[in-house]
Amino acid sequence: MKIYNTLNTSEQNITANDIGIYLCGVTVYDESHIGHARTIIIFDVLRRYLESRGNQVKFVQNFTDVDDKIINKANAEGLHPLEISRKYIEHYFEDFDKLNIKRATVHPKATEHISDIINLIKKLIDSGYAYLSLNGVYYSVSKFAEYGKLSKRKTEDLISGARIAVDETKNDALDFALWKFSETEPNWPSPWGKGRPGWHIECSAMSLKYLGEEFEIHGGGRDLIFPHHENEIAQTEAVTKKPLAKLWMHVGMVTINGEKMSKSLGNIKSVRHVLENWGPNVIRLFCLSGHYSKAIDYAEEMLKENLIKWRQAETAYYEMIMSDGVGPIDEISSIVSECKNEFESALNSDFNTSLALNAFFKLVKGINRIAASESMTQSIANTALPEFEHMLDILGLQVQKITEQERQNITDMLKQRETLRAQKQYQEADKIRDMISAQNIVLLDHKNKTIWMKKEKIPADS
RNA sequence: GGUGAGGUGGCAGAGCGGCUAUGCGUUCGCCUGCAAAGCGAAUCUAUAGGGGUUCAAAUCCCUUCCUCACCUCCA
Repeated sequence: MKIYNTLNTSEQNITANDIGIYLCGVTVYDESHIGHARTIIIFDVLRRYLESRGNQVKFVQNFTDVDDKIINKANAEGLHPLEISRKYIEHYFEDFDKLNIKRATVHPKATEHISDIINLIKKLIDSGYAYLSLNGVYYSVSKFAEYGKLSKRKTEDLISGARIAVDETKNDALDFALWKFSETEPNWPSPWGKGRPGWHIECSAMSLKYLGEEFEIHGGGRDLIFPHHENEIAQTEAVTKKPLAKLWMHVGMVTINGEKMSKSLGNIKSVRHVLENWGPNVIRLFCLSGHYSKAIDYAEEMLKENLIKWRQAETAYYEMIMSDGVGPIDEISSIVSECKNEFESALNSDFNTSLALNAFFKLVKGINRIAASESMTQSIANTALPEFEHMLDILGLQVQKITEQERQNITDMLKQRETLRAQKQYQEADKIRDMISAQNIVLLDHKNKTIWMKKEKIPADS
């Protein structure tokens, strides 16, 4: 499997069996939005895919739970900063569990790793990469010769293009804070004085702790390349003298009307809000619909398109599980193997989920075409269903499960309806159909049987 | 100003030297007692503009224009 590495600007093979992945998570001061969701969904599918190939994946995703924005919000709401972060971590899990994101192996928080952070800063000071100043401890960018290697920036360009006022307490305009002195909470004692960690250092400390000095994949949104990931490299590699991660993978932005979706622009669509209207499967499909490295534009129209596709996938599923009889499987066998190959080779070539989705829906179409021609059998279903479910699982999509009680209940009603239809008592038969559909069950009449489908309730679909 | 990524049919989105995906949409059918769902066919020959290289270019080179992202917190 090959993935584009931001560091070498070329595709790189993933050969290891044990794969450590560090994904930069969210700063918990507000609701997560679709932009966060896209990055997290991409990495969720990547992880699922690697696991399905038999790789041992250790997935680490942090929460930044100490930060100026959290403190500002806390002040504005009259709460303790840690109450703010705790609240939004809870919301995070509520939302992303609904989105069917697998929990990371570890979800470390900055505030729970203060001693690891302090130890790392100590090492940086001891080795001359960091210095004590009036407002805190700073990293000396000029000491790290390779600074800029990830974002392809030259330090001269950075200085000339700097948009912020130079802080006179720093030795150099590019130096960044490892530890910020603060007398107010949240703060922790340190050898240099009370304060809190800078933003970047937590990821260095926590990736070192959980994944070691060198691991396979480090990722996040494109907007993290500079300065966040550049600074992580500077911090970690100054100490370890080894490449932090073998591969850097960055996910494109979600835009809305062509502009980046971000809290500071105030144009966000929260995961919570979009989930309420469209449900998890449509969101996942939407976020996977383009190549991960490119921007995607949020539009209701696109969600609608993915909703239609999702309905087709659901139909295919029910056609299979409601099938019976035996028959030849040659046609479906070749469709299945073709789609399986396309699906895998799409993901293997720089994780092209757009093409993988094409392969998945080709399978869906194949199944529905057979069903529409009244030739679906259990033999066919047995051939196609395992691969269908395998893809569904990698994509993290979930069809509604039928309970035994529902099965019994619907089967009984269907029998009555069949009797009435046979007697051409259509009005009575339709009443039963209405009762069934009130339970969110859709009927599909075939020539010799009726199948029923428990489709996902999606408010936007009405 | 610097750096990076892009500009493909009505929309989305692959392809990244030859065989001109795919999906959605639209139109017309089929199926049905009627629906719903689904299926089929048709439709659209697109590759920002201008040069070039080549027998052959969305695909390579040059150039112009445009968009977005990053250079401040950001997934």
